[in-house]
Amino acid sequence: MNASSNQELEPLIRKLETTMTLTDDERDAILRLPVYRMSLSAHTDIIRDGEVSKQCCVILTGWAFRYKILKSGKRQVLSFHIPGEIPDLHSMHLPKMDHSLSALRGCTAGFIPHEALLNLTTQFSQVAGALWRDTLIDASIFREWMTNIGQRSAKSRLAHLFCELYTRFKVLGLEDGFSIPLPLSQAEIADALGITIAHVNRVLQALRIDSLVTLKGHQLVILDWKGLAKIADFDPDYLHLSE
Amino acid sequence: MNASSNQELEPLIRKLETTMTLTDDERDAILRLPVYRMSLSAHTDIIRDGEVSKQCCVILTGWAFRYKILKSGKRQVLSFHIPGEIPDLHSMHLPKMDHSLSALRGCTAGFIPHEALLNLTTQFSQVAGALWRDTLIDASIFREWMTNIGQRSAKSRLAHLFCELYTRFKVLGLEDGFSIPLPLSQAEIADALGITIAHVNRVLQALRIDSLVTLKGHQLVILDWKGLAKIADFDPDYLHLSE
DNA sequence: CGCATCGTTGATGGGGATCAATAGCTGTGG
DNA sequence: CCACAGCTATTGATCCCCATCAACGATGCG
Repeated sequence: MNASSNQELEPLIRKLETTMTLTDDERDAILRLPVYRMSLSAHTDIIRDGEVSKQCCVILTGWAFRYKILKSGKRQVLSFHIPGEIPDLHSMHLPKMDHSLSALRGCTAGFIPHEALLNLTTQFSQVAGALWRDTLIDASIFREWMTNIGQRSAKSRLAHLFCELYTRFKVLGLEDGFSIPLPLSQAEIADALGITIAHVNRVLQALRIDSLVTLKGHQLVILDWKGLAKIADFDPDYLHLSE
Repeated sequence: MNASSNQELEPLIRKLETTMTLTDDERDAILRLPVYRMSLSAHTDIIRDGEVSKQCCVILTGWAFRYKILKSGKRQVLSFHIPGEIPDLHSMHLPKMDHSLSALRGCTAGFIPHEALLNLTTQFSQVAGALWRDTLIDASIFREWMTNIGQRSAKSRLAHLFCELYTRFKVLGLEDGFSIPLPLSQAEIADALGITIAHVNRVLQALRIDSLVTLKGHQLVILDWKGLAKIADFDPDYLHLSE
């Protein structure tokens, strides 16, 4: 909309450039996208299951997460999203939501109309390809989570989640040694892993007792990366970080 | 490659046209895609985890499925694919496989080089959008499976799988009343649902005793659709069949 | 028709659910 | 600045769904 709103999309540019080289035209076109910036307080739904979306949302600060609520009242957390990501990029081509997107604690986000994004992708097929690729990595992470929930023990699942989040932070240069912020309640972790809150608590203690991690004040510290990755059965290939 | 190979892609055309209208140019370009047809015997891997793909695969007859093998030896089945689908469409933009694709029993498939598909999508952004959309529906199904495995009981999970497969057949007009072919072993079902073979067997009997389904000779018959959908907590919205 | 795969059944055990109660933490308003 | 409310973390006791292991019957294929 204005000079300052252009700055908003720097994280997006940086993300795209980790896997492709943008031409000047492409970069300009992205920076000219209309962006509406918004502050969201904790647990605000950005868009709900069943609604029709007309825009996409870039996380600028804080975390967001996606989830489904079943008729039974149970909740499955589908993903966590950190700054620079577009959790609802899929809504460009599937505008009717099949799940909800919500802010974890406080969060700021930029909103870009679908129309502008669709024009961009029609004009620049390289950019279209890069965005498409992003949604494919999203799907790859879903496959890994499905595998995590379906085949691994609770302890292994939790270790795997920690490994993934640390790796994603590290790629963006947002890690601090072997430590990252982890603004998740045990309830949110439980619903992401398909186990109960009580069990998350016990399994977390098991990881602490093994001197693999510490977690206090929403800060995760990995004490033994190799050990953690081993019991997690973690292989970062599914994140498709380089190619 | 020749006149007959053009016919191969009719299922793909039909699939695309369920959600968009193709122009003559677009349709011609698709039918001119080079296709190499191949017969695959049961349990043949089409491409394996870690390999780099140079082509996509359209299922023409029979079923295919995708899976991951963990270091522990456990297997998670990620998806089942029926004629007309392109299980590895994602490999266009993520050529390094993070899982394997294999034939379930006998199967025929058409292979299209990535290069030809990439040219097609660069030239025709409407077609690119439709293919992109297909991969997004794929991801939506992963989300639902994750929810299925993470939150539902074994009985509910199995019922949900039956509901999904029936619905996908019905859309393609391949169902026969309330019956579809189901060429899956109980081992494959077990690995898709994250339960053991023995338990699949028992849960299947429970569904039979409730007069919800029968399954013999690889033919599934749904006796009570409403009842099945109810215990499955099934809502077809995630399949994005119309919009 | 012999052998391998697949389906079925039973006995037993365990990982994690469930239920319940306590303690710590955070924000908020009087 | 404290007191209260409400959420979050922690812990214990008990239970059950499903895993595990083992055996046997059915089926289909070479």
